[in-house]
Amino acid sequence: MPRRPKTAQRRPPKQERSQETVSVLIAATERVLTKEGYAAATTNRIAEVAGVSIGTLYHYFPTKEALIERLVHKMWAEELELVESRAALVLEAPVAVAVRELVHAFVEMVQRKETLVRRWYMEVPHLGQLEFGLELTDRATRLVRAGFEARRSELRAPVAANLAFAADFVVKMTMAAVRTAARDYPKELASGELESAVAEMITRYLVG
Amino acid sequence: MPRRPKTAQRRPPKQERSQETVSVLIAATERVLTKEGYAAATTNRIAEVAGVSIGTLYHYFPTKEALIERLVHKMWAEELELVESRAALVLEAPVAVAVRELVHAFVEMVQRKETLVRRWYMEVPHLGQLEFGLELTDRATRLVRAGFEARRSELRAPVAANLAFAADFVVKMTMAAVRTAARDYPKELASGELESAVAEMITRYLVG
Amino acid sequence: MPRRPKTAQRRPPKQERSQETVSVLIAATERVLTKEGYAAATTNRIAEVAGVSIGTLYHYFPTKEALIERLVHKMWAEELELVESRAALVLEAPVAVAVRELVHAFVEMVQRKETLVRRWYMEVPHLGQLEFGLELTDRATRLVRAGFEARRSELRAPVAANLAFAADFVVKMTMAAVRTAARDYPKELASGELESAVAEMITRYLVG
Amino acid sequence: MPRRPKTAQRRPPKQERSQETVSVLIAATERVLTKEGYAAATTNRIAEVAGVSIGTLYHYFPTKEALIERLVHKMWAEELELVESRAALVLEAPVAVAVRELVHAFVEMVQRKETLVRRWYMEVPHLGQLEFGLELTDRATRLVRAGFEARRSELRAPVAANLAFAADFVVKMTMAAVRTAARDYPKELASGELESAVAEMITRYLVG
DNA sequence: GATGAATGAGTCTTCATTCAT
DNA sequence: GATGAATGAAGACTCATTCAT
Repeated sequence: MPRRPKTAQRRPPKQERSQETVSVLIAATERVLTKEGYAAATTNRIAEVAGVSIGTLYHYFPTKEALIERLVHKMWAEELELVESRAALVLEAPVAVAVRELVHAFVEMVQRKETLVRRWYMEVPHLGQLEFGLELTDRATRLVRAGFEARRSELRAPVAANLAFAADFVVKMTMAAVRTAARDYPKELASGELESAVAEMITRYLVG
Repeated sequence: MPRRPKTAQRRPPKQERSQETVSVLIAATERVLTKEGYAAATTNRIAEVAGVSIGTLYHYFPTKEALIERLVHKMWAEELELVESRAALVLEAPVAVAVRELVHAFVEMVQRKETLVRRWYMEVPHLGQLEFGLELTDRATRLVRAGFEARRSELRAPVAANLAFAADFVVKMTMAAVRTAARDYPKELASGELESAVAEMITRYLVG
Repeated sequence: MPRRPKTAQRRPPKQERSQETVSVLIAATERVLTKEGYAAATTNRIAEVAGVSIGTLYHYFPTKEALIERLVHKMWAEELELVESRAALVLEAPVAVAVRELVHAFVEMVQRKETLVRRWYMEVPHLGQLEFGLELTDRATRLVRAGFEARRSELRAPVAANLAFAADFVVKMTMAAVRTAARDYPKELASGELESAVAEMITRYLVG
Repeated sequence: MPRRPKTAQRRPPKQERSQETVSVLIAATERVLTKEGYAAATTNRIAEVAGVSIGTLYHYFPTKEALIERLVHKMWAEELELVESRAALVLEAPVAVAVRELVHAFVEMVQRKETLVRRWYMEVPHLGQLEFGLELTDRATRLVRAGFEARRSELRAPVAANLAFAADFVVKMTMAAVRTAARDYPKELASGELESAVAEMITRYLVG
């Protein structure tokens, strides 16, 4: 029973059918995780939901871990895309507006994936999360920092004195706040109460 | 895997030896979780580390879930105790000081349990967390709110207008911030950088 | 899925029930191997034949490999015991008689285990065989050599010149001959034809 | 795993390309078996090493078993060829010389295929070996017997009395000896020590 | 009260084989 | 003739839980 590297995909899905199968499998994983929870997310169940055989699943993913990791990556990538899609605004608008926008972006995402995200933060061993997660934070941070530089004059002196840290901190706190809210207080998140408060908190931290 | 009722303890440990066995088991659970990770935390391993038989473990806990829930509760209780031990200060000091103190209290706790907490947020399905967690937040919130009432004049108008929400929000954000930091950026947490920034952020949100 | 050392037994079977279970499992393994062949010797089938659950099997053997290895060892040990039970004769009788006796001993054993031995040499990956096998060969060799020393005068000059090699060679050839016969020509083995021929061949090699 | 007829080839490879593909597949099988061991010798791996698709493999061999059987046959055929290439010598030389020659031939072969042969006798279920093996033994036996007849006068009386058995026995013992040596004592085999001893043993058994 | 041997449903994973393209 | 994606039966092994002693 020779073990294979845990992460690499078993074969590069060049052909269309392969590509589609991979997508179907990842979608099935997300679906099972969302609707049935982590405990139910066995490889056999995932294959069943995907409508392929268990052998096919292992044709594309060497390990259950690899499959879940792929889903995690996909989700991070989506968060990232979301952040970057607001780039223009973040770079050009006043800080208060930009912050509100960013917070809103995260809330939107979290709500779109409501159930999964909640389950996620409650149940899933966070495989390989850190590496890619840091990359996301990093890119978001760079974007925010660029925004800060463009609006340096608006920022409080101590913040302006260390833009790198400020950008990092703001991104981190926003994400933590939104995720916490998603887990513990879905109601307030939906009502917008929390969104406003978070934006206010971040903004007041940044500007005089 | 026939499930039993989730919460009730199998027998109330009135006698001292029983009490001790329960403690030993919870300590063993914490130890295994900390040193070996969630995957290694099987009931058999926990019993082994506790130095009792697996039968004894099931004598006191109807379910693995119940055992872990008890540990979670113990940890929450410790957090709670910590918060309440600062009650006097929170009630009497100026807001800025009280906030700094609270943030510091959480950081201290998180660092004391560093490894476990980190593993926790990375690996453990958060069993039974919500119920008791809310109780903790609740008590902390009540305390904070009492402090706010005593210092209402220091607070910004919109905050003073809804003390209940403000107290809730502040506690939540502080916890989220500190936990996030514990997971993703242990370095900055240790250096105090983050602690200051969080306190500053919360304070500026509250006071003019 | 943390792997355990492949060889060590999972727990030392101190108590009688345990001991018995271990024996039953090894007997079942031998039985399945003999009657159904290697391909049928799955851990589940072995447990079934042993009349215990698969969990129990793994309670005592960390691995399928370990279980089979134990059987191999037991068989080697039996061969060894057989050889040593003839020690007196080998040490005191004339070479021709001693050789005949030894050959007969091996034939007897092979025939007692007929089916298993045949399957064995046809189907079973020879796990961990070498080490212990060498030990057996070694002990048998020492015995034979002692016999040679006692009867040095009977031996041909070139043989007497290198008793160590001669003893080794004789044991090896005898075993190879008998096993080959068990595999390829069970009839001749049963009739004694082969036994005589092998004894004759070995004897003529040794004595003038 | 629906079984097909064990032996028949799916299509007689008349055309050259087909022939070549068959050869490539058998060579790949040998190569994988030699370099990676039996456990790694999956049909997919063999096809990969052969540079053809798994579908093509099954185009030429109905079964994995059939593929391996073919390799076994090829090897037996090579052993046979080797023996027959010495035919002249065996038929004309004195018994002692012929025996030495034969033993040498086997040793040579075993050494040429060193790794594979060792793996073989340690790992491979001996598929379909008997039938063809007997054919080889048979042909070798006939050759040896012819030699014996030509040199009957040299042989010991009891041997001369049953040439059929003697020829059979000699071939069998030689093969067993050489193979055993290949598995357990490669060093002595290489040094020629064993070769001499085996030849001596066989010769002394045959001649006065 | 305590023990630990026993249970067995269920997990991940492999690999010979098929068949639509 | 060739391809390789897909199949799925079957295997090794885990672990929460029970119960006879």
